[in-house]
Amino acid sequence: MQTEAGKSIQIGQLAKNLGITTRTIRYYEEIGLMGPTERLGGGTRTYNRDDVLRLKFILKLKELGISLKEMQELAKNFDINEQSFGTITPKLLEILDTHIGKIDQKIANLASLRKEIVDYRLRIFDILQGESSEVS
Amino acid sequence: MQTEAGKSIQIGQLAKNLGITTRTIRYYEEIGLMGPTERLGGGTRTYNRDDVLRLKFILKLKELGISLKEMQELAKNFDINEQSFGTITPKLLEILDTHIGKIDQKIANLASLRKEIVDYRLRIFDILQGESSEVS
DNA sequence: ATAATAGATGACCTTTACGTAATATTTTTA
DNA sequence: TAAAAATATTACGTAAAGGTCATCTATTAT
Repeated sequence: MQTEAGKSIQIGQLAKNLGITTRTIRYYEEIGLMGPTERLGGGTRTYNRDDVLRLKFILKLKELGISLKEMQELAKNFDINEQSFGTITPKLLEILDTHIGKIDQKIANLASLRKEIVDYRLRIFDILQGESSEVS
Repeated sequence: MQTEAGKSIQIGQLAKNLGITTRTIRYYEEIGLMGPTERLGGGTRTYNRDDVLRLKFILKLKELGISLKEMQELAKNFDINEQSFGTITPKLLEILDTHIGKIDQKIANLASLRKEIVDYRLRIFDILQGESSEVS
């Protein structure tokens, strides 16, 4: 435990905080999404505020359905051009836009399919009603 | 080749028509989504109009992001209660609704994230502008 | 000091939705 | 009818995103 202000945090605590497993965090480092963090003397990983933010960002993107591979693309564009926020942002926007497009498309399809099915069910319902009452 | 009207079709042609592979069709049969179709003398599968419609339906659901497992759930509810359209339809609607809900959520998140990022980029842009012109 | 945790590493396992041979028949075309 | 193309079956391979040991070392609690 650190004596000073809780600047850095260990992997177990971090995982617990974010509701994921340590394996996941190490995996993200393994595939280069997290970049090597600092270690304690014995080799124990420590995560500072920036590391935590980065991980949170990854989780946020993941939640939105962006694959780890796509994030690596982002990271690539980010790493090659270190300080170019002007470069990573458009790339991110591009990926996001692509996703939004796909999702909008899906929504439209879903809405349409749902309508079809509701109509279908109504027709069947009507037919069954007609059969049992035999009015017309 | 059949002498009568092109009632049934073989797997290769069907795959070509739908832009998928024969493997995919056989796989759907393998996991029970397609149910065994009729065969020619030698064992060659043939697909009639209903089979084709069923496959198209599967592809449509898949396109909407519904997993094959979820479709199996649907099929289960369908098979247990053979003629109960009244049973399968609500189940399908339920699955669709769940999907729509998730997708709506994602859209909202994406929209929000995109806004954040656009704003972020604007701020950076402004700062860079401010630095170079040094007006105020 | 010593047991009990927590963390590190390495390696094999899992699921989904097929891809890709390999081999044997069948069907179609020449 | 012989050669070519399509099918069937079996079975192993693949990518994604971690899960699950097993073994070791480091840290923490008693």
